[in-house]
Amino acid sequence: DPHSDEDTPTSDDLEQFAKQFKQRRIKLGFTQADVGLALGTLYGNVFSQTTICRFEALQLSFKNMCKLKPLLNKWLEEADSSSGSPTSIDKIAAQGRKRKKRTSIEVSVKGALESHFLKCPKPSAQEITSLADSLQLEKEVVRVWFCNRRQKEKRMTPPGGTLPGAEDVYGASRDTPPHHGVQTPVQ
DNA sequence: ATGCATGAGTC
DNA sequence: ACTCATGCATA
Repeated sequence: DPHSDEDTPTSDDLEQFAKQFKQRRIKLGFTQADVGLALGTLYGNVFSQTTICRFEALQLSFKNMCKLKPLLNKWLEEADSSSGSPTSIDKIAAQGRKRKKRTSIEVSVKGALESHFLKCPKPSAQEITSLADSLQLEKEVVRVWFCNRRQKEKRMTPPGGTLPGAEDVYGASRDTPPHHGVQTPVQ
């Protein structure tokens, strides 16, 4: 990379920013969807409610977080100091492709998939076929499930806690409860 | 908030 | 066929 002035934030930076961002966003009275749309009308990149949500929850890859941070930071500055800027609404033409109906996998089947994943995160095409057969699922569904499961493992906040062999060298807990001194005793 | 899905880019 | 960024649809 020829650029030496690239500002790569640390995981902590991202965590802090995400938290502040969410806080400000809510105080300013915007929804995640609002932000996603605003990013489009302001900078040309529209994002869905899903993406904003995942950003705030650190459920994206490190790289992805780094890419989105500047954008959201800009929006935050705008929204924070905007002295009455009119909100222009833009629309992008919808597409006509048919999307496959989301298949719902039963919990027991998910358990089976999960245990297989722990043994072998990257099953071969043939293994996928036989697994799909035994679970009575479409091969494609199983294949996609493994892809998504692998991707999940690469997020900043993976499901099982500490992830093996990623940029997690900080050894800290990712579950950081907001200690505000206000603790409601549950009696 | 999250599960399954798509599509572009890679290997 | 996989990874990666992303989102529709749904829990």
